[in-house]
Amino acid sequence: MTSDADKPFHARAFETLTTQVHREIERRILTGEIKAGEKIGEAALADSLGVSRGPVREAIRALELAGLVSVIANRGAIVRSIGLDEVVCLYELRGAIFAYACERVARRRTEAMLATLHDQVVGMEEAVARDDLATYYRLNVEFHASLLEMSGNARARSAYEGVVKEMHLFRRRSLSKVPNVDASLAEHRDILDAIERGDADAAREAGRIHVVHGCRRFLDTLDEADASGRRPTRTTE
Amino acid sequence: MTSDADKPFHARAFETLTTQVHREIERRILTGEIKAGEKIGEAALADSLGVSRGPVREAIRALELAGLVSVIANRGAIVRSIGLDEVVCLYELRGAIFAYACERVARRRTEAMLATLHDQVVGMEEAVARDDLATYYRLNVEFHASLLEMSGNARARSAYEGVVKEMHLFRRRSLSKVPNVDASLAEHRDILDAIERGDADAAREAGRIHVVHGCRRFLDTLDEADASGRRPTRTTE
DNA sequence: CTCCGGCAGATTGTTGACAATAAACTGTCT
DNA sequence: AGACAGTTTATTGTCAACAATCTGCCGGAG
Repeated sequence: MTSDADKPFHARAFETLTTQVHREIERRILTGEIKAGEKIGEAALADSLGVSRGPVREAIRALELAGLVSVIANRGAIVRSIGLDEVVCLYELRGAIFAYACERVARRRTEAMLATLHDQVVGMEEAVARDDLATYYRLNVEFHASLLEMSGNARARSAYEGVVKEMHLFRRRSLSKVPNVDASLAEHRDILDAIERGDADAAREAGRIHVVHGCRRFLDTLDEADASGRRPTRTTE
Repeated sequence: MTSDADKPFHARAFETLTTQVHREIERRILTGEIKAGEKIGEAALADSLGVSRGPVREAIRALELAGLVSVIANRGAIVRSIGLDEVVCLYELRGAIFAYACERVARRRTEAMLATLHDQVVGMEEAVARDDLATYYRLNVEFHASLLEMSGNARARSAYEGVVKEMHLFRRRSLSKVPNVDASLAEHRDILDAIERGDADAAREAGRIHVVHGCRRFLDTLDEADASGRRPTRTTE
């Protein structure tokens, strides 16, 4: 593991080894460096990171609670693999939380918030107009994160982030390949409009609709890929 | 800690020490045996449970992720104490998840589900009619748990349970002292009706309203207590 | 009298070794 | 040959010791 000396010093000593190991394993899982279903040996990982098994154990337990790995007592841990039905469940749960966040922002909005959200929405529209998908994706993530942040409900925010991370376990066919970007842009506008009006009910509904449609678009890309030959490997758990 | 021999044997060896310790500490926290803000020393707890510090550490880390304790690196863990604003946040998040669960049950309902829910609702009404509050509370918890279970979204269920547990950290004035039980009963009816009709939108809205009103009722009891002299100790975090 | 630096005690973070459990292998018997 | 029992090996669960960090106290300087 990286020594303390080669990190920015404001990060030193505030982080425990467990935290660093946790982040590192999480990174490897989310980037696909460790593939779904793969076994995670404590000793091997500890060696590979240059630490002892203690911190690795704690990190693995934490990742289990986050839903990223599943561990069976006395038999070790494997990277969790989730099926299509589970992704849909996660999508829906995420939608429920997101809709609530939109509602809260509509109630708590300040000028600064509206300015930030406005910039993000406009930025996405412009990015799409010039076919700059990378920027669009970045702003899209930022937009959702901003809303959760602005909701002022820290627990909702962390729950949301946990669900999003868990969704990344589904990584045949990228989650970031979204079709029908125009519809998505319009929905962002709807959310922003409702929030600007301070219409909490409309904001909640717009947020809900956005994720419901997002899920549908996501499923459509799967069907397309299905039809075009490379069918996703069904995980029959 | 209790030895393996004095547990029902189907539980033996499927549980690790960490799991048992986790449950025990959680119990002590939720029952108020360890009060909010109290320090949790690893060594002391390990001694008290007859295990070494390893399992205790892992359990504490898990409880931190559940939001029941907060730990600062190198300084130990304390039972988290949450303020009124945080309880409201938790209530709202719980409401968002619950509303979604109601929606899903409305879509997936079977005869068996409807029968169970119907029995629970009727049971609550009868219990209230004969002033049997204990039964009412039990059925009330069961009713909500059933809905989450029937939603078929395991992640939503565990998220819901986590939020509910966290709410128990707020334990000045019991959470189970609910006024205006009649309104609550009527809302349960609304939820059940919508689910029976298969009206997903109505079910979601009924579920949302139920928790929103529940939160309001909860706040009312606090105001009452406030007015009647014993004001809750404001946690100024 | 207050503030600062440093020492002592206690608590946490980390490690390596030991015990217990599950998987893999081998040899035997039918 | 196939199946089963006993053994071997690898991996996890637990423990106790070691190192690092923090808290509280004490004394001295300003």
